[in-house]
Amino acid sequence: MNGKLNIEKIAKRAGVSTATVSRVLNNYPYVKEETRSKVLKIIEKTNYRVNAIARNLRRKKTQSIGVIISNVLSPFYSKIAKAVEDVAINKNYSTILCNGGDNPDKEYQYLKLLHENRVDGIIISPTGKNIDYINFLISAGIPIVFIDRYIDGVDCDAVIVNNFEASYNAVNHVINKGYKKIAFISGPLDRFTGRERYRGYIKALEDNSIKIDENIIRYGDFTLESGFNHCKDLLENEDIDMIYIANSDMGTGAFQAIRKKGIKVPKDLGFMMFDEPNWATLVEPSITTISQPVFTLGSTACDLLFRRILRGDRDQIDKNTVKISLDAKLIVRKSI
Amino acid sequence: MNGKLNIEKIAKRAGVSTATVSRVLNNYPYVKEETRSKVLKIIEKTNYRVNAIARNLRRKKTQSIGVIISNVLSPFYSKIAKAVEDVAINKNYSTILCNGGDNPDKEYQYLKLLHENRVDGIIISPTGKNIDYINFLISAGIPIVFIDRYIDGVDCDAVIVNNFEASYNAVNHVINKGYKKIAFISGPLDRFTGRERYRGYIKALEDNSIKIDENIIRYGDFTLESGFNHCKDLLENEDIDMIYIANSDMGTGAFQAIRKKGIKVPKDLGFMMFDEPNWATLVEPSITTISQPVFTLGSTACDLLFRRILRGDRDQIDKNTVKISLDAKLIVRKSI
DNA sequence: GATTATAATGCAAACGATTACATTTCTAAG
DNA sequence: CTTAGAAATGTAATCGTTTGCATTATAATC
Repeated sequence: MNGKLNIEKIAKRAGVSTATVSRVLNNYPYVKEETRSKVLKIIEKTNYRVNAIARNLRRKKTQSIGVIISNVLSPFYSKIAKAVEDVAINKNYSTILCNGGDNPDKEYQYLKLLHENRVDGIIISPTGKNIDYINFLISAGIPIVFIDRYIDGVDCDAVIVNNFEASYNAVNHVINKGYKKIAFISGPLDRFTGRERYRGYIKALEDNSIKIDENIIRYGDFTLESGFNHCKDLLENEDIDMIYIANSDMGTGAFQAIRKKGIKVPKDLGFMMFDEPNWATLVEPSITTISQPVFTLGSTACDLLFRRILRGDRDQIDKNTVKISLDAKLIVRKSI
Repeated sequence: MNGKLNIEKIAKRAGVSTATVSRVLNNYPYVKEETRSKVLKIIEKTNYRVNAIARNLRRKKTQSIGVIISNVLSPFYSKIAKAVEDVAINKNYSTILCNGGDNPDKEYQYLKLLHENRVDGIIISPTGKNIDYINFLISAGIPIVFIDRYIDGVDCDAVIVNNFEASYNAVNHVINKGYKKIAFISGPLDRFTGRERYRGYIKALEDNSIKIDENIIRYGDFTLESGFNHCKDLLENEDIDMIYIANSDMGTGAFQAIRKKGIKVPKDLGFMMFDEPNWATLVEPSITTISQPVFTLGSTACDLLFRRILRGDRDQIDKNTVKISLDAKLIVRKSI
């Protein structure tokens, strides 16, 4: 122990200057092989590790990125987190993962934290608030990539899923299958994904001249509980032949409600949800889902981010922000 | 942007010294209210944020902890990650989450990364290798807490689950229910949890004078695929009336295999698994599980870590490492 | 042996905060 | 009006690296 190790102590022990140790550490040329191995031996022996804090300060780069998602507990976001981390670690970047919980205040705190820690870039699934701060960060030169959601009026790269089209196509499909009274447990309309999936549902009904019945549309908040409650209520009070749920957490709750009531799927009720939970093929009947390319979502966002972080020609990239839309696709199983 | 902001520029604009700005930033007393608000106004206007890198270097504290788990994609570990992050953020610490994938090399890389980044503490679900490096970190004064697993011969705090007892009790329970030919899909025996759960299974059989049949014990690797394959094989080649699976990922695979074969649970086969997946109550029949207090596991580990990080009396704590064992409990549902 | 190019090393100034210590300003008592 | 103590502010060293520039050692050329 006897005082923490630093480059100076290593240098002293090796009888060289700190500059030389630094050069060894960073694999510079112009270090005699003999010197290099002498230094390395001491590093090895003492378990010395460069102080990244000092290095980052000097280099003005932290070799780290921040990821702000809603919640790692949701399989959707944990997959994103994993995909991002995989790409990042491959480029020798570390990841600070933040669970913003779709709470604007928490989101602000995390943005601030990441800003203070001078991360080299940020991937965020934005709540839609904190626009000014996000714009400030962008103008301050911190690359930001939106994932899964998008804010109008903020000019940065984004990777999203074609929520509207996928939702539209799926509802269209069940209508063609013959379902008429299609209930919808929607996400909140002030959330990007909620809104888009809702629009797809509405448009599909309209295009098929089915009257929109507000009684069988419910507005949940994407949580399991709200799925359970809305579904229970629908089953008890409305006459429906199909239920479509806007995400898998609510879908899980809804399926619990259906189980509890002992309702037979698909005989008495068709069942479909946006998003693919791991139990979709475990239950009887297996569940028809709209499956999103989640890993691709995460890795693409990370690629876009690194395009900026490691940019060659700053100006050219800066001007052209990229919006990528990935296709979710309907996987028809036995629940309809 | 015309040059990045720093404390000096803020000081200049406010007509004070950097020391005063720093005092404002850190809420020191002995700053005139007038000065304080003048400085704050400029900070507000410019969106200046303290450079945590520089601060950390000077303070020799990073206000961050590292968490090395197997994989956030597994619900078990993502819950741990969330629990830890919640506690940490509450204490104003940020978290670097690392997916070690139970790979000793990756684990080493992450330990090195965290060491280099001078995190104030580490929570790790260890592979069992890298013992020397872990011991070095401990001796260098970096607090480390083991979670979920434990390495003999490494003296640090640990929070685990009573895998052996819980496994023993559960198997005992199904024996009392009348099951005789109880197959077991075990985890790898070189992993702490795998070993302990295996021991519980064996001991329960022995104590009930049931002959141990190696043919119906399979050694998986805790992944979904291995659960599927072993279960399929057992169903095709062995005569069993009950199957017990050592974790939920393998359990998921095993249940898929059972579904595929069209075997009726619990009529033809009893089914029980360690760990509680979210689909346990969604399928028919609902699944009997051994449920672990996962969040408590995470938050307890984090508490232990902070006890050391924010320690009052270093020596006293240092000497007494704490091992906490939490109780998993059997939740009997309809699959047995 | 002198000259020159190149390899190898060292010196010292950053990076942007914090903080011990010094100094100035204010307040109130004598 | 002094003076002492407290309040408010400033000066400069420090944290541990990296790196531009200067210097020295070595090798190659004439």
